[in-house]
Amino acid sequence: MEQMAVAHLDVDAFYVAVECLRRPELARQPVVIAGSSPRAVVTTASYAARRFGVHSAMPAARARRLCPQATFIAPDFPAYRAASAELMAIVRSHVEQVEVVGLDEAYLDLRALAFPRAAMRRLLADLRQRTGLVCSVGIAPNKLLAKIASAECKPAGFLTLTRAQAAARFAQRSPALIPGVGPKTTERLAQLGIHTIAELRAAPAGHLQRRFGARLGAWLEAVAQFRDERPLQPVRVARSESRERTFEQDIRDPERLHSELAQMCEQLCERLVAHDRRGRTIAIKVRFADFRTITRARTLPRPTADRSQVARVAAELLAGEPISAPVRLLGVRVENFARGEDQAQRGGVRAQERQPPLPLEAGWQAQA
DNA sequence: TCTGGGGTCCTTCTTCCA
DNA sequence: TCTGTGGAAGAAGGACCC
Repeated sequence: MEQMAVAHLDVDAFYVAVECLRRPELARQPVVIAGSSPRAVVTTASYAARRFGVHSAMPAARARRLCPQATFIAPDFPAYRAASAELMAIVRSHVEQVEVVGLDEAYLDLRALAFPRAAMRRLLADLRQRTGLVCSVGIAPNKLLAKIASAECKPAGFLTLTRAQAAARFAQRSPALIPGVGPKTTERLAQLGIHTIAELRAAPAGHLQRRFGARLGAWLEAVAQFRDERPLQPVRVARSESRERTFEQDIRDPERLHSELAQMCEQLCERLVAHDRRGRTIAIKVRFADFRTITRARTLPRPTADRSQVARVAAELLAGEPISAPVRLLGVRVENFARGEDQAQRGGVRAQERQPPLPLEAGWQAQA
């Protein structure tokens, strides 16, 4: 018998919910969280707005056309971070091992609980009472299935799924149901005649690996059977930090581009210093008016968070690139973080930090 | 219709070196 | 001296997620 080892907890329309706590008159109304610039996109939409076809990542201008009666609110990330911190503190008071994923969701290790379902019901009630936030919960033998379950039962849902139940329930659903299978992979699968999870599951052994490569192929074979042995990661290690900006109007003037880049380097280094992070690789990103995007990077002998050094390298990378078209986005990133004093001397940080093969070779077993 | 910002991880290619 | 090979590291691009 499979052990129901993991819960995935997800706040329903989190940013909208936080705004509704401040403005209760917005409850159940169409609400869209989006910036005000002409190139802004929708961050979150309330369920009432979603009924008009509004969804995340849609250009805000289009959302306004689809749902002109909606209340549009600019995102207030400090408020969302504060609400998230309060929420996660309550979650941790109920469950010891918690992996926080973004501001509004988390995986919970249920293995130490005698009655996991009852414990999750108590947690949901507590969260609702103390924060006013409504969550959905999926309970399953592994992270993959717990996440699918919580997405399936939204909003205000509660769903427990075994692998066998999932295989039956989702047999005719698109492989896109699986987190990690995006539009490109779905399209490639369709070209192979695979349109459902049942068809993905029935693919002959080795077929997917030949078509998608060893890693992605093996992963697809596993997730088609809802197998996933990734462990919970209560502590997540940051690998990079970046700052980027889409301009309201495209920029062609190199001087202005350099000035924007210098500002971003300054902001980025402030954050790096605040987080006590230093990185060896400095990269810039340039997106042109036609959406063509390039990245250019340079790796230094020693990690840095020094403003003038990061700005100088970033400026050199930008200067080395012919600006053949107007630029709509410019960004800078520092990665390859040092993790301890010896790291810089030894080099090879990247290989040492590389994670074990994803996603199915870790030792954490969902079986009882 | 015209595509944000901040991330992680993967694949492929190139270069360097033994 | 030349050629081949394989691993490590870095660069670049892409897919995906919240």
